[in-house]
Amino acid sequence: MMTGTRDLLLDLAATRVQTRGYNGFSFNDLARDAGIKAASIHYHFPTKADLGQTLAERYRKGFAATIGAAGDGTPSDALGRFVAAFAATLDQGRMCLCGLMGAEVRDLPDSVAIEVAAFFTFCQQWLEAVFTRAKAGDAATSARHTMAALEGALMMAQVARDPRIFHDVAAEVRRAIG
Amino acid sequence: MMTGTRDLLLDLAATRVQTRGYNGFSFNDLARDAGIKAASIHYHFPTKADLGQTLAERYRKGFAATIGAAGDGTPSDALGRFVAAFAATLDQGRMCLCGLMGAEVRDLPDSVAIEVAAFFTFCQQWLEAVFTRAKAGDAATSARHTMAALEGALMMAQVARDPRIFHDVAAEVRRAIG
DNA sequence: TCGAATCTATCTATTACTAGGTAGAATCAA
DNA sequence: TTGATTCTACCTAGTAATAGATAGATTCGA
Repeated sequence: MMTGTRDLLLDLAATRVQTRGYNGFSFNDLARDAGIKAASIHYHFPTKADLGQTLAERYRKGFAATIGAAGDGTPSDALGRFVAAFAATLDQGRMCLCGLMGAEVRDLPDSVAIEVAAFFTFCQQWLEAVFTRAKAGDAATSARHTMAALEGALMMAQVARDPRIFHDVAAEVRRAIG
Repeated sequence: MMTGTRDLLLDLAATRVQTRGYNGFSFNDLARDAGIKAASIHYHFPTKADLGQTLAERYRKGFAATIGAAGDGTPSDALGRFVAAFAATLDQGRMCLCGLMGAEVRDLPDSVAIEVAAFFTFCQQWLEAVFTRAKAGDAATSARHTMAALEGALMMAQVARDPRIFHDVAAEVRRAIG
């Protein structure tokens, strides 16, 4: 109720991107989902790049809100929240929005690519803070390794249509902090 | 010389897919690369799905040839060869062909998706054999974790335009086997 | 002369995007 | 309070460009 068409479009576009990718959906697809005409989408988002950029920015902020502060709880708790956020995405049958767009990065408008990169920079810093607190090996390396494993596992689970592939890797990732 | 147009198309298409993805290139792009007309590509590959399927199959076989048998050398050697194959891809400024297509999997023709899945099945079995020999924890889990980290790191390095992200993770991955 | 390989020309569908218009709500000056 | 104006959110109808694909003619080497 009163959600507003703009937010509805953002929600529907996020679903599209997280399953088909930026190049895998059109304004026509989105219009059909939303029950309006394709041309009307341009009223809310002048270009597809504007939509993609807004999508990536919103995703980063939503993700940040979901996982909370890197300093909240024990390092193990924090890492658990991070992994859980990825698991929740998988449970919805989706890929990480920025993970999927990240794969397409060379084919993305610059404005979108920049916003995708910002998501990974945010995650790197967040995880680095957690691993620094945990004092377990090199924090920057652990952060990169964790992020890479989660993104890769999400993709592999999608290809094999088997969520257990992700959950198996996720359990291993959590083991990095006792 | 004498490479044959078909192989040339395969080489050029592989480059396209590994940078832009399956949905990120057209027969027109490919025709321009090869110096022939777009319609002529259909002589060699009736449909784009045929091309994509052939590409993924060829990639798996080439990858298998590059890394050799899982039983060759010490487990550490074998893992080193596996990681080196990914590093070589990165050095060419490319993504893993099946990693990129894997991200797009829901938007791929079935025949292509099946071949992409076969690549991951092959890698899983190969790595599992290596970790089984190394007797380091659960082999299946280690194999999944290794593969996920390498694929994710390749993507992240591409997004950040910083190969060190991959090499950092790669070093960590190799550490799994002394 | 046969057939492999490539061409020209065309098709249908779809892409992102634009132009111009409209119903209705909100705003605001007299 | 009224009437003029402007804004919001959508519409129809189109653009040029591109997509993958096809039919049939042409070229050319063995």
